[in-house]
Parts: sequence; C-alpha cells; structure tokens
Amino acid sequence: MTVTPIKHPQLEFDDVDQVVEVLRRQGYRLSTARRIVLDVLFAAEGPVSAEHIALGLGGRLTRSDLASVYRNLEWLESLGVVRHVHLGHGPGLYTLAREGSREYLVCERCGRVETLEPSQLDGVRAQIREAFGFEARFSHFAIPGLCARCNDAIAAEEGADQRTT
Amino acid sequence: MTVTPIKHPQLEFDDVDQVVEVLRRQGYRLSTARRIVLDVLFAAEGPVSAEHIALGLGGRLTRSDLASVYRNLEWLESLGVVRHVHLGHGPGLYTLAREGSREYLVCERCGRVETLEPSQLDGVRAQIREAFGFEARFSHFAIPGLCARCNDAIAAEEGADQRTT
DNA sequence: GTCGCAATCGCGAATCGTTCGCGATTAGGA
DNA sequence: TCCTAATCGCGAACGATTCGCGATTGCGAC
Repeated sequence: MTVTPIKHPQLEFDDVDQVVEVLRRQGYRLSTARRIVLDVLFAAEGPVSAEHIALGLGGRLTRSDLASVYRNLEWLESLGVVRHVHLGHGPGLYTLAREGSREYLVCERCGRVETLEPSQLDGVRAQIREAFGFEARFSHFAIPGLCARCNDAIAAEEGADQRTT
Repeated sequence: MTVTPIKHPQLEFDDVDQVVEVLRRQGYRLSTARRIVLDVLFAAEGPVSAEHIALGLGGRLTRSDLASVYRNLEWLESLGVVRHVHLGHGPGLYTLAREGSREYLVCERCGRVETLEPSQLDGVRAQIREAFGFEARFSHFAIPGLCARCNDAIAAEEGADQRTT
C-alpha cells in the first residue's frame, strides 16, 4: 500500500461467510490464505498490523506468509472489505471496513488511542472546509496530540520548572 | 527519530552564524558536517528530506554522509533548531524551527500541499479540545484530504458515473 | 603551536515495514 | 479428472532510518 485510498465501494457484511459469498459471487477465488486473513480480521478487536495477522493473532489462529498477507490486504482493501490506518510511527494497521471510517486521536506522550465515530469530527471537517475549501479525511491518518491527562501532567511539570528555576 | 517530539526549547535566530554562535555558547562542537546541514537547511525553501540534505540540495551545496545527516538532524531537533514533518508516505521532511509550527494540508489525490500559519488552525484545535479534552498537534503530521479542485473533480466524475450507470 | 582525547565522522551493515520475482501449488470451471 | 490462470510461499530487494566501530577532528590545556 503506497497509494492512498481515495474512494472504495461500500460493502455490507456481518461475518466471514457473508464476505466470502459476496467475493465468490463477484467471481473472485477464495484461497485458504485469504480465508485466514479474513478470519483474523473478524477475530481481531481493533486495528491490527499485517505481521500480527501473519502470525495468526499471536498464535491464536493459523499463521500465514507475510507477503501474502500484504497482498491479500491490499486486494481486500481495493474491494472495500478492509481499510488501514496509520496511528503514528510503526506499521500500518488494518481493520474491516465495516468499522466505518472510524477516526483516531493518539496521544503522543502516553500512546493512548481514542476511537471516534465518523460523525464526531463532522464539525471539525466543516470548519476546515469553510476556512480552506479542503475536505479533511482523518480516517487514514490519526490525529496526534496530547490527551487531557498528559496535558495536565505537562502543565504541572512546567509549573514545577518555574518554581525551581 | 522514532520518538515523537513533544516539547522543544524555542530558539531565536535569523541566519546560520547566529545558530552557530548559540550552539557554541552552549558548549557544543561545530564540525564541518554540522555546518553543512545548517547551511542546507537555511538554503532550502521548504521542508526537505534527509537524503536531499545529504546530497547537498541536489548538488547545489556540499554533500555529506546520510547517517551523519540523520544524527545531526536529530541533535538539532533536540536543541529546538530543527523540526520535522510527515506529509504522507515517503521520508520525513526537515525545516528550521524558526518556521514556527507551520501546519500542512496535503491533497491525497493531486499531492498539492497547502502551508498554514499556526494560528489558522486555532479554531479547529479549540473545537477538538472542547469536544474531547484533546490537544491536537497538527505540526508533526499533515492533515490529509482533498483540495477544493480535486473535490470538484470527484464530484463531477460521480455525476458522470450516475448518468452512465 | 601542538598535544590529547572526547566528540564526531564516514563507512558498512543491520533494522523495520513493505513490495517484488518467480517457481511451485491450487481453486474451480470445462 | 484435467487444465490453466490465480494464488501461494519463499527469498531477495526495497526505502527510510539507525547502529557499530575504527578513523578523524574540534578545541581546550599546556
């Protein structure tokens, strides 16, 4: 995945078999390796890395070849079944596209990740659209920053600094 | 640079010699390799990659070793002289910190980059702060999305799609 | 000025995430 | 069951960055 996804077909599905059926109906083959990727994605609780998938969710499921996992993720993404996010440094993370275009706030200090429903940033997007004519898409890259807790912690530190300096 | 910079000392400077003097005064050595990095950064017009720096701005300046460039950038960043941004995929880009914490809107379709002055996103930050108690920092990762032009283009395409489908 | 030595360099190799090439395997229609 | 294109699985290549280490050098002390 080097190219940023701009637009994907939107699919509806609740479990692996529904996806499988949709793909079959569209004339795609379903190898065991592909099934494994789907199984893992359905079993995962949040966005997971390709390596995590290849390792079978840390050994809980069948493991498979990393290169194939990447290939299949790319393919599934082009079909609108999967999407991926970058939460910061480190590998990209993959989820089922049914999770909608969830968005993420990532604390750069403690690493905490807050998951937002698409609509929660509508106001922000609107503001950016009005100011710059730019349609922001926070679904592919997380919004980095400081969570409330870390913000307080830093403010406290700075207070301390000033008292001692 | 794997760790995200949270806070840096703020330095004031207008040219290479001022930086050099400040660093010297703080007891740091100034090797030729370091000078080169600074020279290139001052000569550059926008954020540049480490490789670009090592190549001497594409041959216009003295070239130097890539690993040393990275080391020096990291060091300069920790001193608050330099900062880096990620505009999307591809290598991180470095600028002098005097450019302030400029922020960037990057169009995922055409690649156009819009540079914003820090204050232009104050409203957006305020909105996020109020809604989630989260202090967003757009200075380290660009905001991806669609510029007005590409947005229109896509809308047009979709119109065409519907007419033909 | 020149000596000494830690700070820095510059090179190569290692790392991480991701992709490519290719011969071996396999899904699934004929 | 057979055929063939689609897919796999392995290893090697890739781009960005970092590490290790012996060779160099800035710069304060004499």
